[in-house]
Amino acid sequence: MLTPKQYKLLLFINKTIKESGCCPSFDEMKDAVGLKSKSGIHALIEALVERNFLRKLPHKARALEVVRLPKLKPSAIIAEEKKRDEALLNAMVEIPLYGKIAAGTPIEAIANETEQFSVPYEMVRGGQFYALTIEGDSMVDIGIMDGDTVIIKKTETANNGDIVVALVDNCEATLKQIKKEGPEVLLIPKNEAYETRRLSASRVKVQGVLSSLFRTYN
Amino acid sequence: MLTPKQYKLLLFINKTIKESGCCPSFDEMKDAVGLKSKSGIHALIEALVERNFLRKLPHKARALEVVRLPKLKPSAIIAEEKKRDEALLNAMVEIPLYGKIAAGTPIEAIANETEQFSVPYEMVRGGQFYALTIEGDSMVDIGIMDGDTVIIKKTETANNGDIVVALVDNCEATLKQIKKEGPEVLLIPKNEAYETRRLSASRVKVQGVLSSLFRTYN
DNA sequence: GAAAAAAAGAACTAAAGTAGAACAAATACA
DNA sequence: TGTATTTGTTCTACTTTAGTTCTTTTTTTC
Repeated sequence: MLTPKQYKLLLFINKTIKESGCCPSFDEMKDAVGLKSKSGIHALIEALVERNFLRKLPHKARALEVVRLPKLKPSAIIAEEKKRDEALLNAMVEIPLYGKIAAGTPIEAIANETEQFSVPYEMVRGGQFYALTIEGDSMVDIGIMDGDTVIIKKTETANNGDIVVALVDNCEATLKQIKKEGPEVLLIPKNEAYETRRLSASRVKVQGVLSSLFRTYN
Repeated sequence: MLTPKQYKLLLFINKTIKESGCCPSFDEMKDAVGLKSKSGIHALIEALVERNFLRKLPHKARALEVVRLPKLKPSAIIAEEKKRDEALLNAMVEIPLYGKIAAGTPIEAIANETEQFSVPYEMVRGGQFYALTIEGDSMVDIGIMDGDTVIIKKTETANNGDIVVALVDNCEATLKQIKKEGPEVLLIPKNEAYETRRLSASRVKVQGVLSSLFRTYN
């Protein structure tokens, strides 16, 4: 069919003829489509003539005629389809469910699991997310219970106080509150029965921050 | 009959021309049909030209024309659409969000609120459900925190030990664990700071049982 | 597990777009 | 009529974008 420039020029010619009754000059056209030289207009017009969208009288000034225009779908229909597609997109997305956390396996190691977890799109907008199943009771004081599913937003940085997935020594992943103290990092459980761990920052890698939580009863 | 890729590409070309007025480039096409190289597009287009679905000006850029569209969809496409439709159906449903619980208002009284809460379909299969926002800390020991959203399955009966929405004296709704003791009913909070209430069964109406829980951080 | 088909990738060629200048034809008008 | 002006055409040179062709790799299929 047409290239974008050709289409733009064709529309301009058509519009000008319709509105003012006469054909635009090459200079007007070059301004309209944003060129600095009218040689380009000449080439575009030749292409449009070849494709039978324009007819012209050679060596006549302002002697172009629009033969036809590409027939477009009504924009209302396009908008409707777009809206429907968006609604579809917004509905649900699947994120990988990487397995259990607070056990001694790094997340990367089980990243090949194929299980998926469905979440509303709004919950995982703007970022990469994954799901984990909570194992253990080290965070019960803030309502994160054994068996809960948490949605984690992938990131390697976290703010003080965030609940993060922390990988320690490249082998053990846990969900804890993080606090940075100079060269050290505190991993704080939310259960009085557990103790805060103080580690050198180099041993701890953040793999994501807690974004939301799901629980199913029965 | 067209192959799925051919079909998909033909529809994309048609859609692009109809919507934007100009023909897509090979690179745009390869993205649209999910190929990483445009050599594949070339092969597909040759096949479509040969089968007389497309016409092209050879060695011209963006110079394709759709001759006709197939009336039959490749079965692979049909299957794909079916799967997508199913996924969509299973995707999400909206349930009414009736407001806050553990405050003194019965749920029925605010049932006319229009707010909706989206949940994965699997979570609300087989029954009528509604959502509530938790207010207060009477259930923190089992991880139900202030601000959490709980999904309640509508029912008027509950088993001993269920977490239920209980309407007391037709005016106060709370989320508590229920236990029946002969003519009486126990409403048990899950926080040592609160006391269990013992009421005659006639004063307590079950309005649903806890089905799942959502929480969002940040 | 080999043959066939599909896809990826690189290399190459062609076309489109950009710009500037020179020039020629048409038009305007003194 | 002749000349100035407008307008369109042609040319060159270059950059970017697009299409083609080939080989290699991967995937599918039997």
